[in-house]
Amino acid sequence: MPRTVLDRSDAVLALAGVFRRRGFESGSLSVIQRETGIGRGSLYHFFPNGKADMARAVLTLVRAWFDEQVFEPLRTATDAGQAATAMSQEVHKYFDSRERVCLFAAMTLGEEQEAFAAEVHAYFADWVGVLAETLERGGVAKPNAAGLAVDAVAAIQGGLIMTRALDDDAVFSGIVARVNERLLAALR
Amino acid sequence: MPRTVLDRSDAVLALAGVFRRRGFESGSLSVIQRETGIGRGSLYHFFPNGKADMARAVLTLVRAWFDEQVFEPLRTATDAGQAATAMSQEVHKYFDSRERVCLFAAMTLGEEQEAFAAEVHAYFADWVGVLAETLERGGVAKPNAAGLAVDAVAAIQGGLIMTRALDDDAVFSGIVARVNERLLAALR
DNA sequence: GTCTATAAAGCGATAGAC
DNA sequence: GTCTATCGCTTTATAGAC
Repeated sequence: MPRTVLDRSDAVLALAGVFRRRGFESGSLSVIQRETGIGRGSLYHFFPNGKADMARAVLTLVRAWFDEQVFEPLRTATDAGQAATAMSQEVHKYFDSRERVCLFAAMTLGEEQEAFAAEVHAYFADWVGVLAETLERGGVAKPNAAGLAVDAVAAIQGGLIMTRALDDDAVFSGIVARVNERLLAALR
Repeated sequence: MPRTVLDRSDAVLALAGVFRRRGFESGSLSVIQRETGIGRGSLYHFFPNGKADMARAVLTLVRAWFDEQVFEPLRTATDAGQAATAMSQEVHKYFDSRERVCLFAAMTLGEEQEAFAAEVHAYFADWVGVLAETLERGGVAKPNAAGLAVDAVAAIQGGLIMTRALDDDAVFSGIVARVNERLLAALR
């Protein structure tokens, strides 16, 4: 019997996959155990408070990735147009390789809503915030920048829904490309 | 003991509310019974195949509403600009009074995904399709119209996510208003 | 058409051996 | 750190009286 020993971060990574594929509620411990090969014992060793801890850990991982790869580059960018294009590319790559599911968006539905409202709010508010500031530094007027930023993030999130619904990866690619075009046009 | 007798359509309406508030999976029979006052017996009388039947009935109701209030007006419109504005208004009113949740979008996540893939695909494909045709009749070039239509529906869906996440109704209103502006600008 | 009781299965969580 | 067995509860679904 192969007894694989792993650490918490391996578990978090595996959990993210399960939650993306099955949803948070349907991702039962039996399913998690089956699909990740991690037993109940290990799971409760890493996450003493059970599923709530698991969800929180996964959201923290996603949040950290966006902080590093998306938010921070936007914050420190000198060229707003280049920064916008980089964001589009990173976001496209990210969701393309992760079942086209945003776990923060998934948390705006159903039971979990209240439990993670603060984290979900912060994720989207920060994303819109740093993007709007980048656009302002690029010369876009403040109220305009705010609307443009909300629209861009909303388009990406809606794009994920549409690409899953229509079962067509090109839908998401097209939407992200046009989001980038609109951002560049506003900066011109 | 008040024994209220109702028909299936009353039940469907009540179920739609529960599923929007709690999500499809968390909307357990106990919750449904408590929040709608409809007992197990009645529920299985109306929906012999249980929750799957309930979900299908609710999606059918939503679909019928959109056919009547959104798709058909677009199909028969003579003025594309007026039609686009009417769509924006109807959609805004609809989701504003229904917990800002699109049940078809919710079905692109988790377990139910495969079970309702066909209905979900049809809903979004038809919406995008009729909107694109309306734009073409209004003088927008074909490939342009297609992109514009996908972007509009995606923006609305993303707008619902953002307005729930940021817990701010104005976010959705703003996004719908700007969607309408972009459609009108393309028709100009 | 509605009710209650109940069956059968699955859930999250815990305990204790290793 | 991992495993298995098990507890207590809730779930969907059914049966049968009214």
